[in-house]
Amino acid sequence: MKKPQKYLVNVVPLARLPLSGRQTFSYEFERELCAGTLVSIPLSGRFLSGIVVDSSHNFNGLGKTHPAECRKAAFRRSGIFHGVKLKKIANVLEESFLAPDQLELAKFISDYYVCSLGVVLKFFVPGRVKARNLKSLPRRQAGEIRNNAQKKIMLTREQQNAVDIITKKNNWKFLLFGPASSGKTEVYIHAISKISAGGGSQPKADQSMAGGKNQKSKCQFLVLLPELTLTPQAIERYGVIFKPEEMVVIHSKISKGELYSGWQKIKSGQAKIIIGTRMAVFAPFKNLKLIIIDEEQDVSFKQWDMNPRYDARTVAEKMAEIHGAKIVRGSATPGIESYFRAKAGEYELLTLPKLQIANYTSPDPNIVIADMKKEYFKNPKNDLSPLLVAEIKNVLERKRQALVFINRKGMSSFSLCAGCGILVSCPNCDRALIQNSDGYHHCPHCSFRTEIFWKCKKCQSMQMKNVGTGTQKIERQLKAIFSSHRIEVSDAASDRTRDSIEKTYADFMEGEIDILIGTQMITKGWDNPNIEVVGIIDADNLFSLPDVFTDQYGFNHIMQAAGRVSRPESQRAGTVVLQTYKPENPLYKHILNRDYESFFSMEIEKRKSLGYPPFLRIIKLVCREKTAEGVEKEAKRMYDEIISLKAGRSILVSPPYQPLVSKSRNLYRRQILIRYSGKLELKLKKILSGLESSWIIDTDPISIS
DNA sequence: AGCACGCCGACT
DNA sequence: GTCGGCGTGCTC
Repeated sequence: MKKPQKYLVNVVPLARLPLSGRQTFSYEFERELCAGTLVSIPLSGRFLSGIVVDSSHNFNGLGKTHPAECRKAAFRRSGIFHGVKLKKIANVLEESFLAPDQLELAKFISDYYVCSLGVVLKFFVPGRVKARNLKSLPRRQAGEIRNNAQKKIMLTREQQNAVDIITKKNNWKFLLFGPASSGKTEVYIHAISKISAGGGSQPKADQSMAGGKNQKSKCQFLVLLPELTLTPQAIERYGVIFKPEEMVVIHSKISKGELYSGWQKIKSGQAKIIIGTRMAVFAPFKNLKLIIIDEEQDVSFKQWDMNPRYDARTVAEKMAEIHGAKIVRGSATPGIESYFRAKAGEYELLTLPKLQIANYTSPDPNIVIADMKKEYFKNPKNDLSPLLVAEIKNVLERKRQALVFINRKGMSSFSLCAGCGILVSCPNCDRALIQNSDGYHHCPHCSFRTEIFWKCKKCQSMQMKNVGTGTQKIERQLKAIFSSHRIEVSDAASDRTRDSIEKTYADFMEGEIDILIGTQMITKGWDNPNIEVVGIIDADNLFSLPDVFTDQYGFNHIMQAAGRVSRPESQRAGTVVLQTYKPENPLYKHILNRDYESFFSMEIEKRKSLGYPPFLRIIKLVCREKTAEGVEKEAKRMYDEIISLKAGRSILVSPPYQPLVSKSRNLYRRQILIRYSGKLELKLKKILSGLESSWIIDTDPISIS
C-alpha cells in the first residue's frame, strides 16, 4: 500500500495567542517535518511564522498522543479535522531551526512563567535578516584583545582549588562567593580553558561522540552579565583565551545583523564563548559545557516589564540541566536565596579570600558615614558633605578619580508647587514628575512631558520648588566646586546608545573623566584601579521602598559601590562616603563592617518569619483597568475565584491591594500576591492561564510593593 | 495580536 | 436610510 500523502503537522504560531486557548494549530503538509522546524502558516487571513512541535501521518492516532487537544477528533481521510478543513503549511523556512533542547527550554519557560508558548518561542527566533550585512566583531575590539593576549595570570591556591572543584567534581551547580577583587573572573577563565582543553569530568553522555575529533573544538561557554555596560570589559578579559572570531556578544543593543550572525556562529559551533545579557539564554547552543552567571545577585537578570517575565538565572539553570552543563554563580554579595541554597547544599559553595599581589593584600575600603542631619542645619542647600568634598579634593590632587552615586536621575526627587504646596504629578500616572536640567518636568513612568509654560493644575502658579536631589543637581554643585576638572554624568537618560556608553567607559578608564556621576549602572563592575573615592549621596533612599526585597538591594548596591575602590592594583585603601540622615539605621552596621554573613542572618530571619523566598515562592498578579471601580471589581472577582479553590494550606493569597504606583499610563492597578511552596497547584495554574491580557502574571517577582 | 462580525449614534 | 464606533470572539 502506498504511503499516505498527507501529514498532520502541529505548529505553534509565533504570536500572542490567548493562554487559555490551545497553543498549537494543526496543518497539513505533504511530508513529515521534525520538531523545531520554522514554517510560515496561514492563520486568520494572514501569514505568520511558526514552530513545528510534531508531525505525523497517523491522523487517527493523534487522540492518543494529544488527548487534550484531539480526544474527540474523528478525523476522516477527507482532511476534515474537528469539522474544519485543515490549511496547508505555506512555506518551510528552515528545517530543524530550533534544536530539541531549545524546544524543551521554551516549554519550561512557558510553563513556569505562565506565558503562551508562542510568545516564548519568539525570543528563540531572532529577526531574520537578509544574508547581506554580516559583520564580525569590530576591528577595534579585536585589537584590544590582541593587546591583552600576553598577560599571564597566576592563580592563588584558593583560586586553583575553586577551578579544580568546578572542573572535576560531579556537582554541577556552584556558588563562587568572594569579595570584590578576590579574582572571581580568573577562576571563570581558568575553568573555561581547562574544560575547553578537555580537562575535567564530562558530566554526561559525551564520551561516545568524542571519537576522532578533538573535544576542544566542540565546547561552548556562556557568560551571563547583568548589564550590557559590562560587555566591553568581559570581551577584554575573555579575549585572553579566545580568538575574536570565537567570541559572540549578545545583548539588546546590538544590531539585527550582528545578532543574526552571532546566532549563526553559535549554531555552527564557530562561537566558543558567548558573552551576553539575559537574552543570551535563548541562543542555539551546540555543546554547552559551562555557564557563568557573574554578579548573580543582580535584579537585571529578571525580565519584569514584559512577557515572558523570565529570570535568566532560573532559565540558565534549567538549560544547564538539559545540556548536562555546569553552572557557576558568582558574587561578592550573593542573593539571599542563592546563599541559602548554597548553605543547604544545593549549590556547592566556593569561597575566595581577597587577592594578594606580591605579598600585598589590597586593603579593605574605608567606609565612613557622613551624618547629613548635622550638615543640614549648617547649610540645607548643600547636598555634598564636607567629608565627601574633602575626600574628592584629596583624590583629585593625586590625579585619581571619583565616583558619585545617586539613585535618581534628573534634578530632584520631586517638585512642589510654590503657590499651594501641591505635589507636581503626572496626569497619566500616580507618580511625581521630575524636573530635568532643560527645565521641563517629565514622568519616569510614561512619556509625559510638560509644556514650556507649565502651570499648577490647582492654583495656576508657575513657580515650582524642587525637593531632593538628582544626578544633574549634583553635577551642578560639583562643577561649582571643582570647576577645572572634567565631570560627567552617566545615567539611563544620557546613555541611550551603545556608542555613548562605550565612549564614557573609554574616557573614564583612560582617566579623562575626573568625577563620574551616575545612577546604579556606574557601580556595576567598571574595574578602574584609579578610583579612590566613592560618594553615595542619599543612602537612605536605597532603603526607603517598603518592600521585603529593599534591604537586600540597598545592601548590594552599597557593597558593590564599595567594591569599586578596592582594586588589588591600587596600593591604598579607597574611601566610601555614605551620606545619610539616619545613621542609626541598623543596616549601616553590617555595611560598615562589610559583614555579609550577619546581614544574611538578619535577612533570612525576616523572610522566614514573614514567609517569603526562599521559604515560600511568590507569584505577583497585577490587574490594570481604565477605571478605579473596574480594577477593584476585576481584582475582587479574581481573588474570590482563587480562594474558592479551597487550595491546601500551602497556598497563601493576599486580598487585592493598591500598589505603590497605583496608576500608570492612565490605567489603575491592583495586585494580588500568591505565596506557595513546592509546585504550583494545577487548578490554580489553570485559573492563571485563563486570565486576560489586562493581567500581568509575574513569577518570582523582584518587587511586591 | 489582528481581523471579523455585530449592534447603536450622527451624517447624506 | 447608511457610515462607523470599538465590544466580543475566533484563528487550524
